Amino acid sequence: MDQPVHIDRMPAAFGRPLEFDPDTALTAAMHLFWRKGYENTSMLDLLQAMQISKSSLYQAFGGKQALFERCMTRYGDLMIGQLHDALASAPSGLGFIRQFLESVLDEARGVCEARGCLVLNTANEFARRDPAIAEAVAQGLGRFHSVMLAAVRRTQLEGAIPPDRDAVMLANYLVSSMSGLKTLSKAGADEASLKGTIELVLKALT
Amino acid sequence: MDQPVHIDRMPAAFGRPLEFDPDTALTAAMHLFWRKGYENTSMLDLLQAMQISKSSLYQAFGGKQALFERCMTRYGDLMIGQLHDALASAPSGLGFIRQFLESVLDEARGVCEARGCLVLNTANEFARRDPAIAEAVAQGLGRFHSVMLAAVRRTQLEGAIPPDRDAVMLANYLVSSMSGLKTLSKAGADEASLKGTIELVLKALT
DNA sequence: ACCAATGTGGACCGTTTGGTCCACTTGACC
DNA sequence: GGTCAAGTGGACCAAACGGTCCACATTGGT
Repeated sequence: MDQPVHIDRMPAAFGRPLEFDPDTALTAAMHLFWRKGYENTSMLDLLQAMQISKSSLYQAFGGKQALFERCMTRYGDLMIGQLHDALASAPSGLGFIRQFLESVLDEARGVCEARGCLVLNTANEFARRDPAIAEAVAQGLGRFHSVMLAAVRRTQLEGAIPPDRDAVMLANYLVSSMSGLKTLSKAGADEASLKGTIELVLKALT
Repeated sequence: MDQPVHIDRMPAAFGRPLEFDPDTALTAAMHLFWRKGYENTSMLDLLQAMQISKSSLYQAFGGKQALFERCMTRYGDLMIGQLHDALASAPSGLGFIRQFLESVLDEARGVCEARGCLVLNTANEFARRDPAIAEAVAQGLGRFHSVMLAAVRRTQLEGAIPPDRDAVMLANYLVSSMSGLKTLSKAGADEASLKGTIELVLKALT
């Protein structure tokens, strides 16, 4: 009946202090999972990237899958934070949307490696096999959707998208389009194809 | 220097005959990889699905990865054949394109399980890690692209897409859109969202 | 100085992984 | 019927997997 949930403990008042920063370690794990996927990331990979011992990992995070779920949440937090800021400081809603879609071009240009989006990667790897993972995916996707929804609504207020268009559907469409672009980028699509596709995606908004 | 390539041998003139149909076995393996992905499919899974012994698998297909590459080709052959036929018998190019996109709804309706597309799944699982796999993905994607290109050109001749639109880009766009829909379907999107997204995708064509 | 509490390193575990090997079977040909 | 090419089943393998355990280290409290 007792379940060993691995919630974050309060900073220990007694005993030996942690030798690592859980936040840093978690971020390192997140980047690994992001690059290599869940199954293809081994314990050894994790320990090396996080620079901690196996005991510490189990003690602090509970195991591979529990750690992964934490990484999903962390990923969402980071990404949604970034997107929120970008939207707030963007000159226009449409400009933000374009910038969002065009971020995929960095991968094609080789600026960074084509690792896609952790949430979408996970959706593809697990489909709906594991309920806990499926829930994490749904939640992550929902957060992306709400940022896109805000961007669409702002763009409507600014007049670049007709006010009678269904904003929720448009947000769905943007998430779907981004997903497609990420996959094609992983498949090795060249920059020109992606650019052309982005223009077509934007065309459907107005 | 001698590489043990596992090409299909001619039907053996001497010796004990095969106890299984290589074609049937290959198809069974393809469906397994399609559902579960490469890493998540074990040898045992394959042997059970293909109903052959480990020796036979290695003898006939050379190993897991070699078998997988054969499955990718087989998948392309089957799918492109189906799509080609569907395009040929479709009342209109646009009708075919709509039907193609709407095939994703079966997954959301639970008619079949959300296994996506083997080529896109593989692009997501491997990115460009393995050169041989990357090549197989590129080839598969190219074949899909050419079917879509034919559909777009036909639709242009029929007048439902303006003749001045870049057909190659539109085909890219369709592949990308399909990819996004498949991923969202895997993530558990409901039928209405997918339907709405499909309408938006179609809107960008005209 | 000692004790309680917590963290850490590394040995160890059983299972599963993909892959190899070989004795044996099976069938066609002479 | 003997011979030879080819296929098959199952034992076997080393490596890697995720996970557990415990002796020891390191701290604060008394």
